[in-house]
Amino acid sequence: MNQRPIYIAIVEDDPEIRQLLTLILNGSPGFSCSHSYPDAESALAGLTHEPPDVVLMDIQLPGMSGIECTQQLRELHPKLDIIMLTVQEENDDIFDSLCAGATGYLVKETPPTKLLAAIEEAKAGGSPMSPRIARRVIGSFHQSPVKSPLSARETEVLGLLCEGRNYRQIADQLFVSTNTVKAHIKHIYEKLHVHNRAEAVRKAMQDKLV
Amino acid sequence: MNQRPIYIAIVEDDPEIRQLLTLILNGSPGFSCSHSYPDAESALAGLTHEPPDVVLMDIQLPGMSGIECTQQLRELHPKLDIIMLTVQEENDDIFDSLCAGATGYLVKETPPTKLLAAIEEAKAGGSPMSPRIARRVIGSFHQSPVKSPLSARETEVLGLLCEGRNYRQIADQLFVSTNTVKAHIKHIYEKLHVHNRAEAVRKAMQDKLV
DNA sequence: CCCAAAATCACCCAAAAGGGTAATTGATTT
DNA sequence: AAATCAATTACCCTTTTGGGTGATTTTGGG
Repeated sequence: MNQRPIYIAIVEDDPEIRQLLTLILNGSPGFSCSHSYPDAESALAGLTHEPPDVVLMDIQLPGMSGIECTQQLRELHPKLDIIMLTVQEENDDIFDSLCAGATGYLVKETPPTKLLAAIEEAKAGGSPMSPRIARRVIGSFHQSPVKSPLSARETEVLGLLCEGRNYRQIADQLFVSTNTVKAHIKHIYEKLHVHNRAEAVRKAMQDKLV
Repeated sequence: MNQRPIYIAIVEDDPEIRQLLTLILNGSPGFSCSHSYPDAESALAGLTHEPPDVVLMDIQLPGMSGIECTQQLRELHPKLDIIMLTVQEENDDIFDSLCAGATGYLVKETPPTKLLAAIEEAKAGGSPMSPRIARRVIGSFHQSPVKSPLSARETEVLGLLCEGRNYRQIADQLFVSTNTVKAHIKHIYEKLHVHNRAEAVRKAMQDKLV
């Protein structure tokens, strides 16, 4: 009945923490620390073949950062689950990590019980995050309370603008004259404080106006 | 020592589920179901004043959807925590809910213990999500495995393009001639399969090429 | 060492965009 | 009733863009 344990690799430069984590993992039934590395370079070298189930990755490492390491590991093993385990709560670190392919993000104060639960959750197809981290991630979706200054028609035109249509094409699609489209776009530029299509599209995408 | 309970409102059209949730909440120390509503309209009317601590919101409601209701509730009470509690696992529902201001997202199979833990987590500044939901949210950050087809220089030019610069301005910034910039942009268009700046900017933003 | 790709520059030309001004109509708000 | 805003159309003029063709130099990899 004994299922095989979850194999875990650790990438962490602090030898004390590394050893502590190893002890916790190997002391818990169902978990096994298969490898541990003090830096990104040796981790990449050691994990090129035989990836573990889950990697615990520190962000601040000597040399290559944990984020860069995550990116490269994911390119080698797209299905590998990597959990960032770090003191950093900086917004950029969080989102850069997620973009690099991290599956979860835990702060280092996480108690051992929760850490083990998180590893199991990741293995089972979840994405463990410390509560405050999760809130920030969710918060990044919340659209800014600034309501769009554009009218419905202008928003429609902006949408077509984002698709690369020219005056003629937009006019045909909306059954109006090109002059009307020009007028709309002029107003859009004024309201968004931009002066050309590229800027308008960028603003539309950033502020989710479309 | 008895702290005041967490007050919770329920918006759920199924009377059985509504009653079940009410029983669970009121039967658990530290929790109290202050209000429950069968639809979005009555919830909005009832919660205009005296918002609870947390709202459990179903998505599929008769009339106004739970997502729309979430949006409006958040406009009334920006700090209110709303947890979506639904059978829907559709991508659009998840992301639309988060954009509308939801704090968490749980599937209805969530066992009572976890539900209570989630409410506490939300109250404490976290963002509870069912594991599979969390994975999808995180997954939305993962950049597509398609590597950028652009050279370093082209990426640089694309960045300036996204800022609305014209040939002359880009040329000055990069200390090259406008003809060179034109050549770069031409190559960018070919590689991205676009034909104008608007499309290029959109693709750059969508594929995070900048 | 050679090749391919990247980076650099030039010229031509038609189409598109951007900016200014102005006018009419209908809806909404005050 | 007056004022405001959205939507619609028109015209003029300059600048910018996009596409085509062609050339030189540098650079990285096999």
